[in-house]
Parts: sequence; C-alpha cells; structure tokens
Amino acid sequence: MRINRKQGEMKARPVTSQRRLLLSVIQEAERHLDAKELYRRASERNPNISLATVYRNLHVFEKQGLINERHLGQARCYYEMKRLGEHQHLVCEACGQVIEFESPLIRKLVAEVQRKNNFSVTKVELYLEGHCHKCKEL
Amino acid sequence: MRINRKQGEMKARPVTSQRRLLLSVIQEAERHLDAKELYRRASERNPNISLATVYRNLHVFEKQGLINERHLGQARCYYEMKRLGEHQHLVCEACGQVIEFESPLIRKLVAEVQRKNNFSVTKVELYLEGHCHKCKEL
DNA sequence: ATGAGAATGAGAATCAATCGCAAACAGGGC
DNA sequence: GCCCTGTTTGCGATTGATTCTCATTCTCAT
Ligand SMILES: [Mn+2]
Ligand SMILES: [Mn+2]
Ligand SMILES: [Zn+2]
Ligand SMILES: [Zn+2]
Repeated sequence: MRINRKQGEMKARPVTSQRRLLLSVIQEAERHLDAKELYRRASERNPNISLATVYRNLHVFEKQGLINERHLGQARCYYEMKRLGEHQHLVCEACGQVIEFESPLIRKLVAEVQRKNNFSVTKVELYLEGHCHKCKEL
Repeated sequence: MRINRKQGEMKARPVTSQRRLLLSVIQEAERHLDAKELYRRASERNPNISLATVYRNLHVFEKQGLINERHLGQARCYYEMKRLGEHQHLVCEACGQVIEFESPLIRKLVAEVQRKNNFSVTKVELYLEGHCHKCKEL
C-alpha cells in the first residue's frame, strides 16, 4: 500500500504522541468521525489533548493524504482513513444512515470532465441524499 | 417549465417585498452567491433588510424548489436559481474559477446507485476540484 | 546533550447560521 | 376598504464549528 504523495516534497513532520493517538482513533473508528467526536474519543486516552490540536492535525493528515475529509450533508466535516478504492456516500435524509458505494462510472465521468474542460482533477466528492428503503414508505 | 413540487402540499406563502427583492437579486446574479453577498446586494435596494431574512428565505426558496444550494469547497453555501438541466461544478483550487458541467453519466450513475441500494435519491451533488489549464503549469 | 524549529494547550476570537420576540405585514372574508 | 389571524420581519443575542494567539513544551538532527 502506497501513500499518495509527490516524491520528496513533503516536509518532515515531528511524530508526536498526539498524532499517533489521533491516527489510531481514526483508524479504529467504525464510522465517520467529526472533529468533536474524534476529540471526545482521543480525550479518553489523553485527557490533556486540545481540540485545537485535533483540528490542526486533521488538516495535516489530509495534506499528507492519510485521511479524507467528507461533507455528509451537515455543515461540519467528517473524516475517515483514506482507503485503496475511492468511494462515495449516500445518506438517508430521514434516518441518517450512511451508505458507501463505488462505481466505475465515476472514473469515466471524471475522465470526461477533465478532457472536456482541460482540467486536472485532484478531488472528487459525490454526495447523494435520499430515502433508504425503510424510510421510503412515509 | 415546471416547478418541482408535490401537488397541493405546498403551504401558501405571503409574497413580501423582501422575497421579491431576494429572488430578483439571485436571478440577476452573474455567479453563485453566498448569503452574505446576497445580503450585500439586496441591502443596496432595501437598506433595512435583515441578514436573518436572507437566511430564512433561502431555506424557503430551496424548499419551494426555486433555488439550489451548492457546496463549492468552502464551508459556507452558495445559491443559484434552479435551472432546467441539472448541472454540477468543477472548481480550480488555485484561481477559484468555477466551471459548470453536465453529463448523462451522472443520471446513469444515480440510477445505478438507486437500484443497487434500494434508495430513492432526492439530491445529487458532485463536486470536483483541481487545476484549470492556466494554473496547471505550477 | 543542545538548539532551532515545530507542535501543543488554553482561551480568545472569528464567522456562518440560527433563535426569540415584539412589531409590521399579507391576504382572505366581510 | 377594513379587520383578523397567521406569517414574516428586524434586531440583537446566541450557538456551534473552526481558527488564531502566544507562552510553553517537544522533536530530532547535530
Ligand atoms: Mn466513507
Ligand atoms: Mn451552478
Ligand atoms: Zn432511512
Ligand atoms: Zn485556475
């Protein structure tokens, strides 16, 4: 597994206990975490950690390509470890359930858009909202 | 042109001068507006209008299907009149340029996701970020 | 072990968005 | 046109997320 970074241009960053802690909390999470929840979980293991440190490092991790920032309908952001296959999200607006999916059509679509607009795309975020089968019957 | 509303269940809403003003500012805008900029432009014609009224009516207009709320990379939301063909956005992270595009692949993709997950999708937001041809040469 | 630079904790500051409430308004019925 | 009732508005206060400031602590190459 390879980290997505352009060779050599990533500044060396000190390894701190806070960073180790935060990454392992994100890694062990069973769902998408927002900053506050990450802070809550990290505080259980290091009661001194500061919310500002959480925010600062979320940005660091994202720049390093370790995690993805996601906008799941709310104003606030959610975070998750970056995985091999890109995936996108489908959220039920009634029960809040989040479903992850992927499709080769996304690749195709991005390729088309890049070609047609002479753009080089670095970030793809597809957000779908609707009603899951349970919530469909109003 | 048909407004997207389920028959008869839309409560009648008083037409106020503020609503007329806000809609016409949005309509005449040459680009996507956020609440603050909409407020600024509306204030030029009605210096008494309140920012809270702007926010309240943006929600009303969206519920009525008159406008679309867009997330263009920033935390805050941008708004634009709803148009016939759905379109999505491509933003240059260097110069901020916003390009609108559409593709039949989106319909296809959404249909696929709906079918595979037994979901009924009500909102599609595809956000692409990258570098435009000008900003590509770093 | 040292020193320069980077990261941290705590609280203040910022910024978008929302709320509560009294006053003003819209629009159907008379 | 006037009245009545439910809506909407302006305003200021408030919330909630995120960022900033700065003194202190930490990391790591030397
Ligand atoms: Mn995910
Ligand atoms: Mn647009
Ligand atoms: Zn549901
Ligand atoms: Zn550009």
